[in-house]
Amino acid sequence: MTSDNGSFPVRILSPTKALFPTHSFDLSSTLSSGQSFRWRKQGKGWSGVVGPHPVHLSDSPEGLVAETAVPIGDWSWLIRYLRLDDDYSAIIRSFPDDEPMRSALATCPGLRLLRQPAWECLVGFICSSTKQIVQIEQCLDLLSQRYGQPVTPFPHRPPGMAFPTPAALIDAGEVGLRACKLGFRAPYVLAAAQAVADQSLDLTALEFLPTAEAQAVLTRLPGVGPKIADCVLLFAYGRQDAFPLDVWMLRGLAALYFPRRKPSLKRLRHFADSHFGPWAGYAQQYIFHYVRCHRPDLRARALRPPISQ
DNA sequence: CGTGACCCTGCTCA
DNA sequence: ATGAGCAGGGTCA
Repeated sequence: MTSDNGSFPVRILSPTKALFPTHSFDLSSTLSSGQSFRWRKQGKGWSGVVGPHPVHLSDSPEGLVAETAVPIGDWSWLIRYLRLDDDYSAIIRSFPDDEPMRSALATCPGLRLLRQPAWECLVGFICSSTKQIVQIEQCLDLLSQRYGQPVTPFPHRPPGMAFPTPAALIDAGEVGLRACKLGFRAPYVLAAAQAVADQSLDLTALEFLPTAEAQAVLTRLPGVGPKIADCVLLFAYGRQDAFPLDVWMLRGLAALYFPRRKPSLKRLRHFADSHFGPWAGYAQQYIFHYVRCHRPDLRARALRPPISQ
């Protein structure tokens, strides 16, 4: 049986299981490329919670298989989250044809962008500042375990947790948030929760603002600068003109595209905004993943001057 | 524009 | 093997 969920054909395998035919979706690189922090490898696949839905994703010869704990009639929420309705081959073709881009494409084919719920994405990236990905994951696990609502569990498994609401994090208070290892980010998350709760920040309304204006709204929040705002705009709102520049990307762009010179921050910013075409945000994810996973020589520690014997 | 402080912890190297 | 010491997908003052 096939059902039409928006613009992507789904094959319903059972009331709780569906197949999404695609041969160009790599779960591992997508779910561990540092755009989302709540997916965990489980057996041959990946487990996570999308909004209120616990999901297990795995590969099959025919495409992506998704399984949930309760019968699902309409899978459009997952299609949206996984951006399955993107024209992937057109996106890839739009990338600039240069050596770094070719290398990045060759090393992680099937890397995809996600479209995450804005609130969860915002909190995730507020937590990300000066932290390593494993640490961010740990923070978000603690937050969800302690302050999220349990979602219907898979049989014989502990319940997954929905991401905590702003109200739940306000209840947690700064002390509760610090206990989740947020450190100096705790008051930042609290302020964001309060802004959403008292409606001085309307995350839904950002959808309709030009990227620059949406960025201005987000950076008004304490603890949210241009980098974190760009992450939220790209990973939750799909803004392709949001190109987060973090230390990895700065080192990566400099090494890959300006090997001789030492480009200024301003130069790199301009390059990032002008070089990568209509799907720049997507291209960014390829460069980032490539630099992080395949260029250990560009790690900060590797860049320290070698100690002489 | 540059610089340090901010919480905390995993990683690295002695 | 064990423990300092350091730096980590930033932001603010």
